[in-house]
Amino acid sequence: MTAVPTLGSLPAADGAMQTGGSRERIERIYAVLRKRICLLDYAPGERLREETLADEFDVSRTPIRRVLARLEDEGLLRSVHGVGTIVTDIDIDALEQVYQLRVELAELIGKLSPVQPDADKIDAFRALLARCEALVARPDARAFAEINMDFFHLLNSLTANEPLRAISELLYYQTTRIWLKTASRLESYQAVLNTEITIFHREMADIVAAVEIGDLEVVGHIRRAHISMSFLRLRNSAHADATRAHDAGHDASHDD
Amino acid sequence: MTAVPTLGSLPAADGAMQTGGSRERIERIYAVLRKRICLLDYAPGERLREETLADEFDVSRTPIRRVLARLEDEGLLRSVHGVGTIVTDIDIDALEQVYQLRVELAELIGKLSPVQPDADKIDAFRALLARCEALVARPDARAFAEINMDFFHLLNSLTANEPLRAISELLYYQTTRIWLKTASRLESYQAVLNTEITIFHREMADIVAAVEIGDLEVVGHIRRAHISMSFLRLRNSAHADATRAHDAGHDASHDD
DNA sequence: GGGCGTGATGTTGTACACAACAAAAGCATA
DNA sequence: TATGCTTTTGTTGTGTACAACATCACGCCC
Repeated sequence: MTAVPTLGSLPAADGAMQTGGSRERIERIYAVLRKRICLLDYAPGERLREETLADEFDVSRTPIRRVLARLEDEGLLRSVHGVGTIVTDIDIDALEQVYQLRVELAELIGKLSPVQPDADKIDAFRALLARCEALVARPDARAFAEINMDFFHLLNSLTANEPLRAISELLYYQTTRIWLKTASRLESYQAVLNTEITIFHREMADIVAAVEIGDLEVVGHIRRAHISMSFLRLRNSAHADATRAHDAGHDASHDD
Repeated sequence: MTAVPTLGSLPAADGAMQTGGSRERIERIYAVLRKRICLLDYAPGERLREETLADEFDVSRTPIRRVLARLEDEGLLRSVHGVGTIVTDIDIDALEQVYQLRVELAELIGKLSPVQPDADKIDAFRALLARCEALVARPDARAFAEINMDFFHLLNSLTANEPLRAISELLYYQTTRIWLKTASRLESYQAVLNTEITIFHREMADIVAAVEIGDLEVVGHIRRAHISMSFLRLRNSAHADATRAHDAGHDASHDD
């Protein structure tokens, strides 16, 4: 999996335009790679080659390495001398601590410097809700992940506390891959996807309602429950699936 | 201020030993520079030259740039093309949001995966308390800052939640310089230092007592109050000093 | 004397060649 | 065939020359 079909919903700047100074360029490459990792365009364990990336973005290895270093500091990559730059693997149990922290921070977004959403922002919430409704009609894992990501950013913009936003984002990107990865390995993949989208849609509707009223503290509470339960559902599914596979292994032992 | 007299309490590895692989080396340089920034060996606004640092650590600019990039991502530096790498300036008001967040995280340390301190750890707390008592007898701003730093790390080790530790550390290093910087400009520098050390010692004794009992939730509460009030005292001092200087300016206007 | 352009100087950003390192392939031997 | 050594290949880490950029000093013109 080296060729990546779509660059996601990148903010234009395609073709040869590539506007701006070196900092913007690096920021752009960073955002692209981060999104690819979190959407599993780059699978956990996959090896990225600096020179390949350099060719794709039409720069030398140097700025690419600048980006990879940051992604490594943030825990999404790991460079090994003589081997390659590897997308970090993740497992649901190791991420429990991150989820515990995310749960607490979600509540803080409603408490620390909350900003009352204006009309435009409320419209953005409604638009996202509409996208989610379309998703319920035609479930798709990748689209689900993207809506989830956009929703996160929108919610994150409800606090004016910059450090809180930055850290929430950091932790979000550390955890969000786990859903796509775990779900895709599940036996009951389609069923889990459907129920998860349905639940997500309902919770999203609740949150949008709270946003419309302007009670950001309630938003925080709902979201806290949302994140916490989402994690628990996923872990239960994963463990149930694992034991089921293990039991089945007694009859016909050809796992792996 | 380019020559730095002491490297702080670095873990030896001096002379020509410089053990280990490239990752350890980078980590070491990172820790040294971060400490220098936070102890104001590098003052806010000061310009660092990559080549100078490269010479000092006996490497080329490349690994130095790797370290500077991380410090820039963490908000302690800012590299400007054609100008230099500048230590970020800070002001007490801009850091209020970070303090608000630190206050919340301090409480979380007692709640999320708390680890009961063993005998060694309790001894470490007592040793630090002893150092603090010596400090009360002979006040010194830099020694105060160093004890404060060691105390932070010790407290941070009371949770097993790795992400929480990492983020707390990040925010701590973003804020800790402000005390030394602000206090050093105060008219009543010595008096403020003395009272601050006295207060710090008392709070430290309270926390150590709570640690000895093993009630980490109480530790969190005390520390929450500690951080919050420390910030308020500092801000009040700074503002009072500013208005006093401003008023004095009416009589003899020769500030700056 | 003041304003402005122009070159000199200094610094970070980039590109590239090479060193260091790891892993796989080839190969001889028991 | 299995095993251990050597060679080969591939990748990241480092060093260094140069480009891009900002700033300052100098001198020219008004």
